Amino acid sequence: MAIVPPLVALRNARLKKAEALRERGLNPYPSRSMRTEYAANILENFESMENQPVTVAGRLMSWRKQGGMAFGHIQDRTGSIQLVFRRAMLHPTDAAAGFLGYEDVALLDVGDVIEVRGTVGKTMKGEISVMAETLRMLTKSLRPLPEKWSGLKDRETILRKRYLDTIAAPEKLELFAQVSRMIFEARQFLYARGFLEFQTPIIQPLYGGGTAKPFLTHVNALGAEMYLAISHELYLKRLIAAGYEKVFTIGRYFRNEGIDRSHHPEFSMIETMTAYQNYEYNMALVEDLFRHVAVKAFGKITFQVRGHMVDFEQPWKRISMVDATREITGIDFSELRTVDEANARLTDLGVTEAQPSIGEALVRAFEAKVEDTLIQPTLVYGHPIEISPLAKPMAEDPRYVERFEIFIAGMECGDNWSEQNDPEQLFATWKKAYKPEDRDSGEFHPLDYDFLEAMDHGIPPTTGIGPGIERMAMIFTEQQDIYDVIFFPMMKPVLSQANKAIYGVAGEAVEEPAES
RNA sequence: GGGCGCGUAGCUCAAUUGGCAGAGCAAGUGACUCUUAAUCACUAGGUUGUAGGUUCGAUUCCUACCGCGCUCACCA
Repeated sequence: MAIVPPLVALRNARLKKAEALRERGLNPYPSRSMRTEYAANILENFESMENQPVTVAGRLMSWRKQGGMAFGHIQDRTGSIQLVFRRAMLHPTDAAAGFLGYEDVALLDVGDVIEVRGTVGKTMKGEISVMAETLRMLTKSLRPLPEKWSGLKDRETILRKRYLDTIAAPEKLELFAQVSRMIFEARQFLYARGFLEFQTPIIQPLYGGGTAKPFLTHVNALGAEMYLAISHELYLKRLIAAGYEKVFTIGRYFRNEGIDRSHHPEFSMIETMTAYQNYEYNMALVEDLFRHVAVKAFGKITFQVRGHMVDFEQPWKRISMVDATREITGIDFSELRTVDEANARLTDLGVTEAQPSIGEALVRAFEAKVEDTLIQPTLVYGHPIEISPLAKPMAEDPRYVERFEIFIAGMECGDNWSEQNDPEQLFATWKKAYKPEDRDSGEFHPLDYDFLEAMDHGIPPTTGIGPGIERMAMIFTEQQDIYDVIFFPMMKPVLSQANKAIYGVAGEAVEEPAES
C-alpha cells in the first residue's frame, strides 16, 4: 500500500477545481491573454489612467473574500496590483466568453494565473486597484506557493526550484535580469569595438586552452570519445589564422573540479582574440569593458563586494606578480636561482608542498599570500612561463610571460595574455608540460596537433582576454556566492516521495535491492 | 575526498532529561460588501530524510546511507 503524501491531497483539490471549470465550459488553460497594461504602469500613471478600462494579468498572490466583495493581488513581471471584485459588478460565469463569475470564485486559488478587465480606481483605503468587470482563468495552478509572509528560506529548495524563490521574492527576478543585461552590455561593448562573435564547439575531440579536469562524453554518430570544452581559445586562434582580426565568443566552460562559493563546474566567459596587439592592449580593453558594464547595466561605478567598496573608475593598479609577492611576503622570487631555495622560502610562508620549479613556487606564494589582499581592481602581470605554455615570453625576461590576471575583491576575475605564436616554441613548451600519464588529471591538456598545424601557418601577434561572466555578475550584483548568480546551479538529482506518488513513478520500490 | 553542522505538514517554525508530534500560513466547510499577514467558527492534514540498532518507550541516543550547508584540500 503506497503512502499518499498530504501534498497529493492539496493537488487533487485543485485538480477538482480545474475539472469544475471544464464542467462550466471554461478552459483552465486557454491560449492567450488580452492584457493591455502592466501593474507598474498603472501604479505610476494613476492620474491619467483613473477610470480608464484596462486588462491586467498575472499570478494571484493573495485573496481576501468577504461575502459579496473580494480583494486580491496579482503579480506580473513589473510588480503587483490589487484587484477588487464585487458580486454585482463582475460578469457572471459565461462559457462562450470564457468569463469566471463571482458565483464561481471558489474555483480560484492563490497561485493561479488570471486576467481581469476592469477600470482603474482607488479603494476607500486609497490603494490603486483594478475594479474587476470580467475575470478569466489563464492557468490553473496545482500546487501551493511558499508561505506568503516568510517566503522560501530553505537553501536547497531555493536552489533546486529557483522559480519558487522568484515568485515569492520578486526582487530576485531583477537580480537575474541584471545579469542578462550585463551580458548584453558586454556584447554591445565588443560589437562597438569591431569584434565579431563566433560560436565555438562545446563538444571537442580534445580539450585545451587551460589546465583543468575535463568532462568526458561520447558521440554515438561518430563512435568517438569527446570532451566538453574547458576553454575555447584554441578555436578563437584558428579564427585569427583564418584572417579575422577581432573575434570573441561568450562560451560555456566545463571543468570537472571542486565546487565552492566562486567555482561552479559549468560556467561562462567572454573570451576575445585581437590580432596585431599584445597584452597591454587588453589591459585597457578589460578596464573599459568593466567600466562600460558598470555604468550601462548597473548605473554606477562603485560596488559593495565582500565588505569592501570596489571602485572601477580609478585607473586600475598594475603590478607584476614578482613585485606583488615581494610587497606582501618580502621574498623576491626573481632573485632566487634554485628550486630548493624557492621551496625553502615557500616553506617559510607556511606552504609545505614542494613545487617543481621556481616559477610554480612563485605562483603558490602569490596564491597563498597575495590574492586575498587585492581588493581594488588590480592587473597582475608577468606570470611564470612554467604555468603559461600558451603565452608569449617577455622579451626582457623570458622566465615570465606577457600575461595578466584581473583581481577584484580577492577574486580572480579573468585571465589574459599575448598568445604564443611561435609554433616551435609552443610545441616545445607544450611537450614539456604535458605528461601522458597525467591525461585527464587536470595537470595539462593533451597535444592538439590540428591546432599546432594551424599555428604552423602563422598567426599575427595576438592577444586575448577571458573575464568570467559569473564572477563579473557576483561583483556587479554584490553577491558572495556563485550559486546566487546562476539561475540553475548544479545539484544532485533527487526525486521526492510526493512526486513519485503524483507522477506514478513505477518501480522505485522494485528497484531497491531486495533484502535477502 | 576529509572534518563539522542541518533535515519535523506544501511553506515558515515549535516540541523541557528519552515520555500522547504542535502552531501560523496554505487547504476543506460555513459566515461576512473596502480588505490588504482580513476576521470568526468548525474540519482535515505527519512512516519526524531513508534503513537499522539501543530502550518499556526514540523527533530526541547510536550506526550506516541519501540530500543540503559550512569548512579544509584540489582547482579557476
